[in-house]
Amino acid sequence: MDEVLEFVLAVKAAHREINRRFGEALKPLGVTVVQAEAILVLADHEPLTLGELGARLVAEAGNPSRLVDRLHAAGLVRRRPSPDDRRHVELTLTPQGREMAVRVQQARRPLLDWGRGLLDDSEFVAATTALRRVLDQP
Amino acid sequence: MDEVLEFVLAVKAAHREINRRFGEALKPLGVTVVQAEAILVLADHEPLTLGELGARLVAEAGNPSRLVDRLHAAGLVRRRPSPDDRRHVELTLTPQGREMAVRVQQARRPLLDWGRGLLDDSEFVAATTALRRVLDQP
DNA sequence: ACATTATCCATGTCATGTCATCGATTCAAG
DNA sequence: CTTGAATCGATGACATGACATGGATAATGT
Repeated sequence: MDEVLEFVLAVKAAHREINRRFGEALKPLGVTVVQAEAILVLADHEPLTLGELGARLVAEAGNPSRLVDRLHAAGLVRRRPSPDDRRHVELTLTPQGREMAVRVQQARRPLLDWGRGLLDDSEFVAATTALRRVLDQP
Repeated sequence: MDEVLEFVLAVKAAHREINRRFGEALKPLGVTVVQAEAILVLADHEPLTLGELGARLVAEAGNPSRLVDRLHAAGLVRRRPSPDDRRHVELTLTPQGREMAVRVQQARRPLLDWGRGLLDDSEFVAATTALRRVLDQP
């Protein structure tokens, strides 16, 4: 078969498998993969506006207002209109959100260790470089 | 940052970019990426039952009955209960479905050529092998 | 100052991905 | 042969990804 097609299908399959594994590990915490990602981004960079959060998420689905809705409903994120520009919504983690960030990192650690066994460092670099080349291209 | 995490994020980002590009190319045909994939699988292997189609799709979402619903509604796929086992649904392409398969392949060709310019053959093999290793692992 | 534009976000729509459940059908144990 | 287990597919529920629209707010041009 076409090597490009093989590559594309492999990307798709790997993505699904990765999401499945991470989702499983996060299920006890009651958050999805994307929600966990947003929590970690906020933990590192809060306060962020909705747009800034969307730009930092690999999955920037237009704007993540519904994603944040759920985090807010779960008591993990606080949202308030920015005093400087009332179009902006300023997001910060609640104490429960910060605790969740810690638990997400703990839940994720075994998976990252698992992943480390998959490839050598040089293979990781090569694969990551190859994948990134997809993004830079016109 | 952690090289595993970098790899995971690169997989996600590449997947999104690939889907975006293929989706754009397919939009004039009125089918989505997943629908096009199903059409091509059927073109190569019909007749298939729903379960068999699901197993061949990289995106085997449980069972693809809703996906097939839309293909049927679009007049691209015919479904009928299997005479051997009436639990099974036998899927075949309609003439329009077969024509769509050809158009999908045509629409996809420029993208595959584009992809070929991204990496050398050896890089493709290396990246694909690395991605597949994610799947085999326990 | 006013009118036009642009930005940010909320929200609606549609298609998926994931999980769970259920009815119909077939298979298997006895 | 009959009863219970397994299989297949339909369907509902929820979260996301992609796209579009609209309202509130701010910035810009005149």
